[in-house]
Amino acid sequence: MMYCIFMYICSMYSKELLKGTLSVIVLNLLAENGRMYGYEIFQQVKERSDGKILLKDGSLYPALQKMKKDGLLSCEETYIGKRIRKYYFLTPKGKEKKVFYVEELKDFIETLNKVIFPELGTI
Amino acid sequence: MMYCIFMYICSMYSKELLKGTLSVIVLNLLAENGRMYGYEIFQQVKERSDGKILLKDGSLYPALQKMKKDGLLSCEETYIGKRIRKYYFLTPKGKEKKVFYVEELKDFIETLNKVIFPELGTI
DNA sequence: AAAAATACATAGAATTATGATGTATTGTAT
DNA sequence: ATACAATACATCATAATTCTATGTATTTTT
Repeated sequence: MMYCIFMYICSMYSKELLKGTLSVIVLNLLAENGRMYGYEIFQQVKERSDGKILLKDGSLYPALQKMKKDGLLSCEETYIGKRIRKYYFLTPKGKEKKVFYVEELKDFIETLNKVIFPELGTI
Repeated sequence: MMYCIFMYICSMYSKELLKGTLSVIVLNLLAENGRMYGYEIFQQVKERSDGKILLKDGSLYPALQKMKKDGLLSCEETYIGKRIRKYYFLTPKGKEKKVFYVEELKDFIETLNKVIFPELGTI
């Protein structure tokens, strides 16, 4: 009885830092790529972050389901051989929210920089 | 029976974005200023963020207490007239943690930029 | 005299990622 | 061929942290 262990290697960051950013990350990736399935999202985030952000499946799948429930995502199931694959893509509402969340995050990061590194001036 | 209402005006950001950053903000400010009391921290964060981050007292005071409990902060009580004021300052352990947390946050923000705005290249 | 600002506090609720657990298929190296 | 790693989904209790809603009380400003 073998179950996947590699996904449990922690991302190098304190768990709380990711809070509030997971959905932005996902919405943004979907906006770029059109349609993606869960595992693909995991891989792309890993790749782009140089292995520093490793989404946990216990976080990612529930997050996808919640965003679907909230009307931000739609989903199409396909089979690759016998293996199921659920492709997610943004709804119109999801596209709106994506823009809003990304702007918000951008602004927040700028503000955070001002608060923590004020000596750097506005970047 | 008048109780302070202005502190409850929300920071403009989704509540979750601040998670994980509150303690970094506080530790960093204390490292810069030596000793500060809660309300002073609230004001300085408000000022530096142009009013965009308004720490809630229900968040700040428990956070200060927790950091004290964790050995990151020490505290000295003084009276200004009849009004109590609790000055907090970093312990040696707190100074270490401050460096670590700030580095971690810096790196996380960089990584987040790579994941969400990869077209910008490394900043 | 009233209102706003200063200064602290606590407790229950809400949010959300995590850890632990589970099933099952497919590709690869020995 | 057979173990192992990787692919692909899922659920649920727990932990961690901030928020909301309260509360007390003093000082300054209008």
